[in-house]
Parts: sequence; structure tokens; C-alpha cells
Amino acid sequence: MKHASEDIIEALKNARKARGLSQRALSERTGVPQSHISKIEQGNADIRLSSLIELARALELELKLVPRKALPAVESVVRTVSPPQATTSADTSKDVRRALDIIAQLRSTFPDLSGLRTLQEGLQIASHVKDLTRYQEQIRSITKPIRDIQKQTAQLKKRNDEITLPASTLREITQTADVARQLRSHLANSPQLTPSKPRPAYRLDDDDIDFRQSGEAGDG
Amino acid sequence: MKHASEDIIEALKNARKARGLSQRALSERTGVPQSHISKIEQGNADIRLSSLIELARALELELKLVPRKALPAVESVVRTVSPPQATTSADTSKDVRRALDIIAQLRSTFPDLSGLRTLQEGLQIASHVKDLTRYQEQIRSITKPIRDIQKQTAQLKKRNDEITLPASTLREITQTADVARQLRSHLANSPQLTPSKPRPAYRLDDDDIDFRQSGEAGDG
DNA sequence: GATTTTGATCTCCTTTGACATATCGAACGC
DNA sequence: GCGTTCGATATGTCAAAGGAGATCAAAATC
Repeated sequence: MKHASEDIIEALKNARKARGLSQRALSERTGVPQSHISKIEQGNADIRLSSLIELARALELELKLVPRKALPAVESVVRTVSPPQATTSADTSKDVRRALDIIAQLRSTFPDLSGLRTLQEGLQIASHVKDLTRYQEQIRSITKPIRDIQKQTAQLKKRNDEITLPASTLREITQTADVARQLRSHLANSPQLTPSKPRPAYRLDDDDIDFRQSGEAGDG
Repeated sequence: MKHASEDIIEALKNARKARGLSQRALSERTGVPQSHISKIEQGNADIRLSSLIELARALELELKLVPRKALPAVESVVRTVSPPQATTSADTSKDVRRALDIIAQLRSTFPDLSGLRTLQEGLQIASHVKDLTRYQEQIRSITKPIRDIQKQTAQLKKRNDEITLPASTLREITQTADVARQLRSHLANSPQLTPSKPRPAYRLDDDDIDFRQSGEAGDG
């Protein structure tokens, strides 16, 4: 249905996840059925004000009507007071591992997508870095699209025999690959990389990649 | 029905009035029937998110989900960016005159309510002050309850023959009377009072009161 | 590999918002 | 007085939310 409410709904969803709550957990706190929460987060329900407030309160959020004029200032304040989020480095590592699994699947389905390999390279290097705190944002911007793509293909798999990727998805892969390339060069210069335990000539795993600033020059 | 949505609804209502829009005018802009807007502002409708956003946008407001932690900061910012409101002194004078009319009615119905006399005194003094800008807030906090009380009694009048005031209303009158007393003492010291045209020994109108710090001491 | 968790989806039924339309009393202006 | 505007209400219709289930596939966990 997609209302103009997207932002609010998105914020609600993010808040729930940020607090580590499942839909069912939130359902128990609020009395709102899980099925309904799902519909809401999907954007398939035009929720009532009382319900919205109820959900928001359970997530320690308050609904505010702010003058359009004051919006930028308010957003800035919110960003300052409650920083982007405290994702732990451990969470990020988990994300990386999960994304690598997904990429492995995807690569077997789409062997000819070079972008996937670039993504894999970037993430594999990242998976060997102990503290990913500094790279959280970059990594998230890689892992998130990957999960999205997987969901897409999963849906396609259910219906069709033939799996095809829409142009938009291909473009997303390309863009994300750029981020992965950036990440790789950042990490290559990182003091964090040399450490851990000595690895035989940088050969890491079975399918692992040599990540010393390997040429591949072109960046776009 | 009274949901926790009160604040939002109140803000919406205030925003409409601040922009000088009638319910019908807002209705035309948004397509939402006036009858519905009335119900909403009355608190008798649990509005849907899409409708709320629509109304808000028409009033140049944006709905925001802000972390409870950031609330004070946000409220402060909003106050700074969009100042309290520009009620004109003329509007205030009008409010005062209207409230005086209402009090006259109320006093004839409830001759034994001394609080009403205190209110009348304060407002009558105010009605002779040219520029009420400095006292807008105080005056509003007097006139608003008066109008509310009138609405209550008006409703009672429709049903019953006997008109009685609930204890809560009596308490409201007492509290408001305190504000009126404050206002009177403020105005008594105001340079604005002496002015206008010479009045015969401060006898103003037919039912007017001598407002040089007149005793009347007792408050109960 | 087996089990639990999670989120999406469906059904059945009740409640209620949204809209249209009309009326009402109070207040204001002419 | 007379017409207008304002906000509050009433009635009837329709679509969608709310609520209580249950089911299911994919993920996460062990």
C-alpha cells in the first residue's frame, strides 16, 4: 500500500531491531498481535494513532509533531543525543560471516557475476580483522544489500524455475562492489591486518584471496 | 475516548489555529471532512497514521519518532526555531471582552460564586489596557477556562433543568481566580493603566469595579 | 541434523475510522 | 433583524484496522 508513513514505520522497525526485540517479543509487550506487527512493518497496514503510540512507547520512542521549519535542527539533535546506534564489533563480525555464507550461495547460482567476487574479497579480508568498529558503517552498507538480494532471489526461487536478476539488482551489486573495493584498500593499510597469527603467504582459507593491494586498478 | 494521543491532537489543533485556519478551511485543503476534523480535535476519533500525516503536512508539520532520551532537547529546539506564537494584542482584547460577556452570564446563574467576581475584576482591568501583549499568556490562562466552563454549563442546560457544577469545575474557578488576582496586581503597577482618557474617579462602566489595590482580602 | 525462533501469511470475526450529508447553537458583521 | 461562519453532532455506508488464532519457510542455535 505504501503510505507517506514509510519513514515512521521504518524508524519503528529499526528501533525494534536496535533493541534486539523480535516481533513476538514486541507483541507481548504491547498486546499487538505479531501478525499485525508484521503487516505494519511490511507497510501493508495503515496503523491507528493509538497503536502507533503504543508501539513507540514500548520502544522508548515518542511521537512528535515538529514544524517543518524546525526539522533539520531536530534531526541533528536526535542524531547527536542518540548516536547512530551501538552495534558491537561482535555483531559486525557476525554480519560479515553471514554475508559470506550468502555470497557463497549466490556465487554458485550466478558464477558469472564478477561483482560478487569483489564483494567476497572485501568481506573475507574484513573477516580476519579483529576489531571492525571503525568499519561498521562501510560493512553494513555491503552486508545489507547482500541480504536484500538473497531475499529477492529466494522469493523468485519459490515461484519460477528460471532465476533472473532485475537490472536494478545488478546495479546494486556493482555499487556495493565499489564499497567493497574501498573497504579492501582501507583494510590493507590498517595496522589491524598484520596481526593474529602468521598465515602461510596470506593464503587464508580454501577459497580465500590474496589481499595485498592487488592491482585490479580500475575502480569504476 | 481519550487516548495517549492527546498531545499530538492538541499540537495539531494549535497549529491549525496558529495558522488562522478554520476547520472548514483545513477540510478544503486536505479533503478531510470538517465533521471528521471536529471529531479528531475533540479526541473522539483514533485517527489513522496516513490521515494524521496528511493533516500535519497541510499545517507544515512533520511527524517524527524521537527517542525518549532526546525529547527535552528536541522540544527545546522546536521552541527556539518556531517561537511561541504570534497572537495579536487585538485577539487578546477580543478574548477578554468575550470572556467578560460569559462571566456576566455565569454570575447571574451562580451569584454566590465569589471566584467569578475575582475573574471579572481582573479581566475588566485588562479590558482597559491598550496593549496586552505582555499579558497574553496570563490572560489566555484565564479566558480559556472560562470558555470551557461555559461550554459545560451550556451542555447541562440542554438536558437538565437544575444546573450544578462539579467539584472539578469549582476548583478550576478558584485556581483561575488566583491567576486573575496576579494579573490585577501586575496591571495595577503597569504604566499602561493611567492612560487612555480620564475616567470619573475610576468608575468605568455600569458594573465596573474600582481596581486600585482593592482589598477583598479573603480568597475562599 | 534436530530444534527453536523469527517473520510472513492466512482465516474468521468484531470494531471503528473515513466519508458524505445535514443540522444545531453561538458569535460576528452588516 | 438576517445571513454567514464556526465548531460540534447525528446518521448511514463502506472499507480497513484490530484481535486471536494457526501455519509455514527460512534462520539461528545447539
